[in-house]
Amino acid sequence: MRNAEETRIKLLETAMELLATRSYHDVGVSDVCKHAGVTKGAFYHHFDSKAELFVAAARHHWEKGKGELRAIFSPDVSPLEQLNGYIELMCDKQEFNTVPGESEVCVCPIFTAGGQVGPEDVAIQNCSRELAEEHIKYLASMVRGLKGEGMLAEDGDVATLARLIFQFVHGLLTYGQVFKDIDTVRSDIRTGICRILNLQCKYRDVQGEDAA
Amino acid sequence: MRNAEETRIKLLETAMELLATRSYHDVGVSDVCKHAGVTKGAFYHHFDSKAELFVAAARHHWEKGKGELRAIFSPDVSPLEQLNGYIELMCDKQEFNTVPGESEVCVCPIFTAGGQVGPEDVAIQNCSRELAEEHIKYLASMVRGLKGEGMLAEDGDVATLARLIFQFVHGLLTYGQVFKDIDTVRSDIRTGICRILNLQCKYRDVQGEDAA
DNA sequence: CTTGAAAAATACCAACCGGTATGTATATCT
DNA sequence: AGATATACATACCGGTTGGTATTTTTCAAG
Repeated sequence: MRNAEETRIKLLETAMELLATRSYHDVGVSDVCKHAGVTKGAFYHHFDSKAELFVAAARHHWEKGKGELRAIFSPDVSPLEQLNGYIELMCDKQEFNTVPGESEVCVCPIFTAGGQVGPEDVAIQNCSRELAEEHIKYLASMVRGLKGEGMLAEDGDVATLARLIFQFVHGLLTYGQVFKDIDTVRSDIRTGICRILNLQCKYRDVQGEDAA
Repeated sequence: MRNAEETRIKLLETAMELLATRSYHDVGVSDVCKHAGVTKGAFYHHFDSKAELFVAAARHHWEKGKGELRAIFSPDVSPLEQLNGYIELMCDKQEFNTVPGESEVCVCPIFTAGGQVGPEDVAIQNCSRELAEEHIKYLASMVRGLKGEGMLAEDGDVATLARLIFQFVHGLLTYGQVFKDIDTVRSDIRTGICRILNLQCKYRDVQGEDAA
C-alpha cells in the first residue's frame, strides 16, 4: 500500500467501524491497525495520538454521511418525506453495522464516545458536541418544515423539538445495543419521533413501501 | 476498618460513584480501591473480579434507590404526582452527582455500562438489561395510571410508552453529560416526557413549588 | 541511476491494569 | 489459651496498551 491518503482513510474508517460496537477505551490502536492491515509505525506516521485519530475519524465519518443527510433534508423534499427518510436512514445505518451473532445494534459512535471519555480527552468531547449540534440543526430544519405545513398538532419550539428528537434517538440506539433488539428500535423510532413532534395522526403511517 | 460488610458496601458505592462520571473501562480496580480507602487485597477478598464488582454495585445501587421509586410510584400517589415525582427524582440524582468543575451531569451508570462492554462481559449486559426492564415496569405503572384517568390526549400501548420514556430519558442524560448542561436537561425532561405521553396540556405545568 | 523525502515495517519500551501469592492482624469458637 | 477462619495489607506478575526509535521500502524529481 503506497498511497498515503488511502492508508489514512482506511485507518479512519476502520476506527469508526470498531467504535460502532465497542467503547472508546475498548478499541486499541493495535486493534485498529490490525483490522486496517497496517502497522503501528504507519499509524503513528499519520496520527499523533489515539485521541487525534478518533476525532479525525468522527469528522470524516460525519462528512461522509453529510451527503445522505443533505439529500434527505433537501428543501425540495417534502417535510414528511424528510421525516421518513431520516427514520429509514437511521434504521439502515443500524442494519449496516449489525454483525449477526455479535452485536445487533450499534449506536452513533461519535456521540457515545463523547459521553464516555473523561475530562482529559476534552478534544473528543468537543468534537462530539460540535457534531451533535450540526446533526440537531438538520433536524431543526425538518421540524421547521413540518411546523410550517401545519402538520404538528401542537406548538413547540423548533430547536427544542429537534434536540428532543436527537436525545430520544440516541437513547433508543443505546437501548437497542443493550437489548440487542433491532426490531424494537425500528418500531420505536417512528413512534417516538411522531409523539415527540405530536405529528398529526393522519400523517404518521408510512405510505410507501413498508414490506419487510 | 474491621467491619467486612461496611467495607464491601463502601466498595460498591465507590464503584458506582466513579462509574457515574467515567466509563466502565476508565474505572480501574485500583481506582475504586484508592477512593474507597482500601487495598486491592481487601478488594479481591470481597469480589472475584472487576465485572462481579460492578454487577453487584449496580444491583446494590438499584436496591437502594428502589425505595424512592416505590414511594413515587405508590398506588396512593396520583398519576400526575407520580410523573412530577419521577421528573424531580431524575433531576435530583443528576444534581447530587454533579461535581461543579468536573462533570456537570452524569448518566445512569448501570444502563450506560451495559452498552459499553463487549460481548465478553455478558454478565454486565445481562444485569443492565434486567435492571432496565425493572425500571421500565415502574414507568409502565405510571403510564397506566395516567391513561386510566384519561389524562393522555392520545392512545398508545402502555409498555411502549414506558419504554419510549426510558429511552428518551437515557438519551437526554447522555446529552447532558456531553454538553455539561444540566439546565437544558431539567427543562427537556419534562417537555420530552409530556410530549411522548401526549399528556393533555392542562396537566403539564408543574403546579407546586417550582421556585428555582 | 542517484537521491532524498515520504510511507510503512520491525522492534521495542515504560506504564498500567487485572489478578495473584503471600503475609499479618483480628475476631470467634472450642 | 490455642486453633481457625475472616479481613485486610504488601508486593508482585503477566499481559496489554499507547507511544517511540530505528530501519526498510517506495517513488518521484533531478
